[in-house]
Amino acid sequence: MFEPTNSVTFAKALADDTRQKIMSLCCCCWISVGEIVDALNVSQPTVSHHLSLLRSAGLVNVRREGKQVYYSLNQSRMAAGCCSLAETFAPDHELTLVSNER
Amino acid sequence: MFEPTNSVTFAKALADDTRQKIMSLCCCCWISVGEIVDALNVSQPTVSHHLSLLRSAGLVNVRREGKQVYYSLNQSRMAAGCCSLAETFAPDHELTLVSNER
DNA sequence: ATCATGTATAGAAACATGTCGATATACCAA
DNA sequence: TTGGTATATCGACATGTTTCTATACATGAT
Repeated sequence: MFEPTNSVTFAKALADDTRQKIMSLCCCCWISVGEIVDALNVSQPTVSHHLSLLRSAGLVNVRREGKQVYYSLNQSRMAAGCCSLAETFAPDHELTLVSNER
Repeated sequence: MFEPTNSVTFAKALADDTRQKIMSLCCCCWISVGEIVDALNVSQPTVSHHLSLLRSAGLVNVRREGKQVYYSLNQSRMAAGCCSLAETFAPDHELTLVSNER
């Protein structure tokens, strides 16, 4: 359905502090852009920019509800990306992935 | 002994194509700087620069042997970094790490 | 000590990224 | 339709990153 995110793109998406903060905020829930802006000390366009990048990397789910747009982190993609990195760069370690999602 | 690499530093270290190629080359063996240069289409200083960055991130082991300097990827650090990212950003997935190292 | 070889560092240029204010777009309410 | 609010995009600017050439440093051989 979606192409798997390549490992450089994946790493680039994680390679910024503001972005990791945004990812934490939307990791386990749906959160609107405005709520993210309120939680961080950056402008709304900056947040939108980072969300756009995360969208391109396929790392967030998006849902519009009226005027607001809600984002949530795509944990499956995250887990897959981490596993893929580990398989490539730590092949002597075994990483077993168990999904606890409903 | 070493501080754990923080997750932004870790991601930044992986966020470049040349660096990932270098990491692949030294993932499972000791390889000299010259051999890395020969394997890639970049200058020797560029390779040294990337190795320096990987060193700062604690992701490579270094050993000098005569005039040559050998590098190998620190797979434990890699595995730990990947696990840490997964725990933070995919908490609903369970990532079990099994070391197969001798 | 001098020289050749391998690697690291310095400095500069090109390019990419993060941030912002201004503005466009989307949606809802009146 | 008009106005207000939420988000996205645009353009500019500052900062960071990647790469190079030139050069310094380290090692071993002569």
